[in-house]
Amino acid sequence: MVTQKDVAERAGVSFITVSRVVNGEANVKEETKQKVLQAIADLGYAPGFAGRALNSGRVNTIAVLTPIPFYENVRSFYLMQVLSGIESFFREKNIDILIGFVPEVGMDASYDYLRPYRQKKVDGIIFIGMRKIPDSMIKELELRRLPCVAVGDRPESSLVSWVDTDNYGAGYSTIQRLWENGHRRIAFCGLDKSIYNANVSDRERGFVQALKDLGAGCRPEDYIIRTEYKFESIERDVFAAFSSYAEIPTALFCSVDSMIPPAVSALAKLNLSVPRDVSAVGFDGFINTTYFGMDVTTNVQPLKSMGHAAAEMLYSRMEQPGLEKQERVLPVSFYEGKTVLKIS
Amino acid sequence: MVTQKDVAERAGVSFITVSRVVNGEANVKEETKQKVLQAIADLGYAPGFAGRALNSGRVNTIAVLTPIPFYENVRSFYLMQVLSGIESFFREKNIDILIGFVPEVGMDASYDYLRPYRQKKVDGIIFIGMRKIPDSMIKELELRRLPCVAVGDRPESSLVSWVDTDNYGAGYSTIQRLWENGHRRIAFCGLDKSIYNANVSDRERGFVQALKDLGAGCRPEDYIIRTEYKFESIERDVFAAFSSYAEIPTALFCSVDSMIPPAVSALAKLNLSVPRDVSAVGFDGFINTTYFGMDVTTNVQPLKSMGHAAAEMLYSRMEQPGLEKQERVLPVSFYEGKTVLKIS
DNA sequence: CTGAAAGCGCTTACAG
DNA sequence: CTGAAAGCGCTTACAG
Repeated sequence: MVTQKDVAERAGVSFITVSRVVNGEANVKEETKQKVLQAIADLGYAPGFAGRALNSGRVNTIAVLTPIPFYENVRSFYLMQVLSGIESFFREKNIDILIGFVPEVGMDASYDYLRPYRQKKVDGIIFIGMRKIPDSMIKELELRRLPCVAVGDRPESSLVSWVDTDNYGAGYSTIQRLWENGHRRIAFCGLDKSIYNANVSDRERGFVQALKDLGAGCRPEDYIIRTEYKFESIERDVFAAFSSYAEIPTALFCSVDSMIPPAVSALAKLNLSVPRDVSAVGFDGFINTTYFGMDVTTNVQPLKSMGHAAAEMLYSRMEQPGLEKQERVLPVSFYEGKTVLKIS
Repeated sequence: MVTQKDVAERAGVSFITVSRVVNGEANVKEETKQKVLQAIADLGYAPGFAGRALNSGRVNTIAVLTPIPFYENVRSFYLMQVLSGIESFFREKNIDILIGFVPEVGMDASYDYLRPYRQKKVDGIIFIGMRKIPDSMIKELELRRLPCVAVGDRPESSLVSWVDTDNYGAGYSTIQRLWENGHRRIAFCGLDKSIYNANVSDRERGFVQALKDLGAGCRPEDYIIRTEYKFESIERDVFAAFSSYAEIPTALFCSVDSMIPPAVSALAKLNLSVPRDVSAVGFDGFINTTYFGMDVTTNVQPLKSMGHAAAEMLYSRMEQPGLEKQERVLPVSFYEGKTVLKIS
């Protein structure tokens, strides 16, 4: 490895002068500077980061941690979108990104997923899609005083900043829109209670509250379909629900876009077509739904912005260690596709 | 930050003994060891990696570099699948992964994407989906003697190992299978020549050669549809091609799975249904094609295995710097979906 | 404007 | 079995 010492020798100065040139300090004679720069170019010198890190206590690397298995189609989309916002922010700052998998509460943690953070390999952490941060982790983070930010959830720890979207509000306004389009019986495709997903349950709360506020004649709770993240399960549960209703709902609000294809398939088995017989609205907007064979009306999460915001928040805490926890809610936007019909 | 010195003080030994315990060296009295371990636990000490890196010259981090924009749906799937294979290998070795974006030849490189590698922030590099590695980069890599492996392409540099799949072979055998199922007129949906994609062009070569070897009556080249990666373009180009054929092909081989929905849509406009009128085969197998609304017959790339193999190859070169370039071709597997019919 | 010294946290010989 | 010394590549005061 080429070091400052090698450069110094070649340029005929001391290594400390080399350090000055490398760091762009002002107090170096122009002539000396040129000699050093020439030597750097000749030798292809680049400052090793370890020496610098040892002095500054900073490594200019952050970690992006997630419990999302990288091979999982839909969730890794989410991950990558957020990551792209993070990357665009940190690229400018010359800060690198370490990506790592962390188990969630309840997952088997057979390896030491905290090692990189203990070792001071990163200056901060962004969690993506972490539904619950394990206590042991929180304790470690506090001990090391590592700044961290969570994306897509709202951890209670006084140490973890977060960015999230307004899932409740978007759930609520989706129902308002359907209502304005004449829909009165609306079903909601949510998740089993055993699956903890704060986002989906917030969307569900919005659904329930909006229908109550609008004075729907029915109990919204009776129109909640509880299922799990699997094509076959969703298809089966939507089929079962729509088979059981005395009156078929005119609209179906899917809490996650990827529920739409299995739901459509289930409805087709009942000779119900989307949107002719049943309007459909989704949520998330990060799958290219043209692959679904239809232009789906949905709520779009501002994932890239969330990533960018998280990066910004993390960075500010890296720069000012005293800064307290920040919270930020970003609005969801509505995409008008072709799966909702106005009825009378 | 808690250091070995702090631990030493508390345990009443020298910091060098602490180092011994931390590194699991044998020559430490059991009693001393226990005292040190206790002090480590009390203080929550963990060895900082920078000091170690400075000594060993290794940072236990590798970089995964890709020109694939993180927000791009289909290609980031590919990326994540390969990444998951890489991660599973390196996790066991306690090696972390830095993820970074690199411009390809022809892309605008307005920032210094090589910085982390110059700085000796990583011990090796895996390129994913890099169609052409810029010369300037190759030069840097040679200079730093950074081991590297490319996934999904076959760079000529004598320095870059690679793992790839047998695209030509899979293209060839796909045609053989269709032929066995009675198909004689087969179209291929490929890419414009201006889009350099070695994988797709290998698949195309397999298509052409197989038809020639099988003694097809027509010129296979006349049945190649050239398009680009965009729903609307694919739809338009497939429509145009199928409108122009004197006799409609009985099968369509799409060089990439994501071409299937737009192709199906184009055929539908000609009143042709898949698979009733036209059989369809895809390539890649990493999109969950149930979202396409059909169970697509396709060639499945072993992405996770490719990632794992790349990691293995990189690691071996990290351990033995003298090791020369390795090359590895993994087989593609065939998935029997429901989009190919046997005809007579 | 330039250099000698000390130190960041660790490991690797070398003594004892 | 344990410690004092030197050094990894760099930066940060301090002298001159």
